[in-house]
Amino acid sequence: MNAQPGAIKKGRKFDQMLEGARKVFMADGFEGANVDEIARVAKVSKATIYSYVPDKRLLFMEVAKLECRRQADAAIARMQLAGPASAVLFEAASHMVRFFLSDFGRQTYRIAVAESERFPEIGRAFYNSGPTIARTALTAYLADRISNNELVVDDIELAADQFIELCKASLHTKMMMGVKTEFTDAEVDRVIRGAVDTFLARYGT
Amino acid sequence: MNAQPGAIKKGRKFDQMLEGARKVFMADGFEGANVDEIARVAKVSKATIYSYVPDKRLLFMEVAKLECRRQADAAIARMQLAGPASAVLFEAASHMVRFFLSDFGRQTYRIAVAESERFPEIGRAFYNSGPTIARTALTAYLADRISNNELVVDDIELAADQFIELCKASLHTKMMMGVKTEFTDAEVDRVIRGAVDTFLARYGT
DNA sequence: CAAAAGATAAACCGTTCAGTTCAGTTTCGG
DNA sequence: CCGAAACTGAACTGAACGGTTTATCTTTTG
Repeated sequence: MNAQPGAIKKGRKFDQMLEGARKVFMADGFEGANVDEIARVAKVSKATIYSYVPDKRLLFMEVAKLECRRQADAAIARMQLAGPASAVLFEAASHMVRFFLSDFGRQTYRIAVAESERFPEIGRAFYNSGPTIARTALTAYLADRISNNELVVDDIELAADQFIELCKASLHTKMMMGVKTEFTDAEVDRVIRGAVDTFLARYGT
Repeated sequence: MNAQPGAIKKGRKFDQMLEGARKVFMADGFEGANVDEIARVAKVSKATIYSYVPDKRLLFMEVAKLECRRQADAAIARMQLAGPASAVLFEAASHMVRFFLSDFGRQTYRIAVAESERFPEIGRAFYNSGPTIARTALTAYLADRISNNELVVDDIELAADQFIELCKASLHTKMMMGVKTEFTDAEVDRVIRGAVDTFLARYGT
């Protein structure tokens, strides 16, 4: 069936192991995670893990790949970009902000940043199934609105990146550095509106 | 002299130790750093380190505090914000972008994000002597320009945060996730100009 | 049912590493 | 120049952890 050179052999409890590994890696990061704990959480023996996967690093890669796919799928499913700019941008900003304020978004970002020096592939994979997806979708939408003369944009890629970045203002860094971990709806709303307003002030007609 | 409950005893080679520890922690992060290596790099014996500091965690905190002070001092020294908005913002954006693209800025951010869950104090300390300093200086400048009627800003704190965030567009995330580690002057310039233009489109008169 | 394949628990190995100990050397104020 | 305090280096301890092995049990399937 699957005679990869990567040497990942599947088995009855493969998914069960991955799910346990996902939980533990997400909670503790790569170094912090302990294989015995993964085995415990996954309710799978350590020997089984090592019969599926040659080492901890590859297990981590496997989890990360799966996670990236999930993330990308979810992102695509939820992006329904059509209609007037202000409403659509507001909607898009809401999604993005809620995502990176979520436990999952936070942990994903933390791991990507922390481990990308040790595992460059990980960083790239996360980037390509997170920011890239958002940017691509946004770029496509902007191109559409430009041809409708609703927007005027010289550098469309930069504009998309700016919008994404505007959505982080005041929130993202504070959260990632543990200065503040909870935000009220009002605080979030302020940032979302601010992002849309600033973006449209520059690129709206 | 110094009978802190934190139990940091100074001595002849205290600074020498801190300098070595700084190098190693910056290069390898908290977990990755090895006390024997710190001793080697600092040219100080491990026993001396443990006579100054009760454990690795406190040593890390000490280094981080020092680093934050340095960073803050440097930031304040270099912020000479006066004059017309477009020029000053361009200058400020240049400084910020070069900072977080620098080796030092990159490592600092990585450590702050990676360790702030384990050591909340670290994250806050970094935040208060990095982003906060920039935001405060920027806020003061904006307030000045608002009273000159050169800018119109409803939410001045948000505006400052937006400007900072705009400076990261297209660069920061790519860099932190290892997608791209070097940028040409042209690429950097594009982002800086974009940040200033977008900011002024929204808040300029 | 019987054999093969898969899974398990637990002990085990080798290494890494924070932190300790101590006998000996260097430094420096008085 | 003496003696106390600071520093050294090297060996040691104990715990954590990645990975292996083995003997045994369970599930699948022909």
